[in-house]
Amino acid sequence: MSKCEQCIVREFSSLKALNKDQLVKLAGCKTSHIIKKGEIIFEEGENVNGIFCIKDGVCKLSKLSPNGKDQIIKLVTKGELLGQRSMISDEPVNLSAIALEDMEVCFIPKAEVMGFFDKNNQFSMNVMKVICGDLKEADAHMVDMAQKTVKERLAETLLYLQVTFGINEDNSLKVQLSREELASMIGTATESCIRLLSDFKKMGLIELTGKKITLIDINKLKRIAE
Amino acid sequence: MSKCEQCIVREFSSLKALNKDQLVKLAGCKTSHIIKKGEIIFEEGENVNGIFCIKDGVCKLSKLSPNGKDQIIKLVTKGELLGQRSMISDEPVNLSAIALEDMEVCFIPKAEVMGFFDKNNQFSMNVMKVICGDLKEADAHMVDMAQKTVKERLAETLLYLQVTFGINEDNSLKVQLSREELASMIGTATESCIRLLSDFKKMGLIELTGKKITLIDINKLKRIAE
DNA sequence: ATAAAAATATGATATATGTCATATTAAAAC
DNA sequence: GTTTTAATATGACATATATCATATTTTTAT
Repeated sequence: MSKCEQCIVREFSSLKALNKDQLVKLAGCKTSHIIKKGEIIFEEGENVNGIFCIKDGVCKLSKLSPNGKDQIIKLVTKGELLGQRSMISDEPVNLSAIALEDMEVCFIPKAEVMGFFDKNNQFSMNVMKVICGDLKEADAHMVDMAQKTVKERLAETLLYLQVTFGINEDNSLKVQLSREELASMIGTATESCIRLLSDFKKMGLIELTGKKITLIDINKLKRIAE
Repeated sequence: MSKCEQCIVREFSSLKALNKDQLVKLAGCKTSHIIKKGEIIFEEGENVNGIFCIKDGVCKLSKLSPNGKDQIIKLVTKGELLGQRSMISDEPVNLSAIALEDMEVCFIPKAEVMGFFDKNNQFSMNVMKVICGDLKEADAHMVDMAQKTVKERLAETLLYLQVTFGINEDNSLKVQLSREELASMIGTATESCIRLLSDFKKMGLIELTGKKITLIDINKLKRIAE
């Protein structure tokens, strides 16, 4: 059982507000988990009864549309907490979380977290700010979905992936998404996504090497994304 | 200066957690305002420095897209609070609020509300739950935008308007939206919206009398909306 | 290593939706 | 009441995107 006190990613989450005593207590009740790429952390409709603190790796949060297609709402990575919304609302989770790469996560039971809400105002405030940030992001994302073309959204998403998750030594995007997943992020058909990627390649904006995507002409991509 | 203690709509908002003393203090620092249909309560990018409590009327929350079109994110009505997100994030508001009908609102300065956060955990929790609800709604809305057709979204929106804001004695929708506003809610061109309304009318799903819209075949509308 | 399966790519085509033009109706101004 | 303006409606057309079919490449299983 590793100590939360020494956990670096804690500093990047709302948990940074906890004091020493609270961290020791936290370490005593949390459970650590290794999650393999492709594995499900939780699924839409499930009762999670706690939150996950992501120590390493990236996962996708997705929601099933009535038409049977999955829509990726958000990617979440180390330092972020998972399942806060449903815990606070006291409802089943509204999204599924699936690992995009091998992950390390800790699970903190609901009772523990709710205790922090009562005793630590700064922690409450931190959580609130994160959720408010998510809400602002969701609003902006919604406008994009409603008003932008698929091409604009693809350019925007590629830039987002680079800025948020960085690049490998060969300059390719660090997060590896299948074409289907990328399509599901921008809200389009897989074929349309593939076709536009090919177009971008022909225009010299990106390079495609197998699954790897490398952004070449960032400025032009920005102009397309608006 | 009316007393918050006796205000009925308070009971429907997060403010219901306040005790007598807090309500008296609140009444002393809030300001009441009459806002005429079409008037702006606040605009995207503005610093609001407080929250609005809606006593009566409905307003739209909208966001300007880079392409110059307005997207309506949400309609808000009596009993709800406005501007919580930006106050908590300590940022300018990310949405504009414009009255759809004559409104009565009270403005509560930031300092006052932040004090409640500190001293009243139930109030904090209420606010958090509201924002979590908004976030869940926003996620669902986003999936709709990405995956549903305009026709499905129109049917869904008409049903939403009826369920949420009710009908007049003649069964027509109570909230009066222009075709442009309706289009801006479902994220489409005004002409497309008008065309689909005409289609719905021809199919006997709705009735159009001037600006008034009356839902006729609810079940079929539900089936279209999925 | 070879076969089977899955992912990626591309073509052909259908369809939904946006855009521009113009008519009609309703609302506002005078 | 008449004129002016704005909102609603409809037509014609362009275009983005989805869908279905099929080829090619990559990954997985045997």
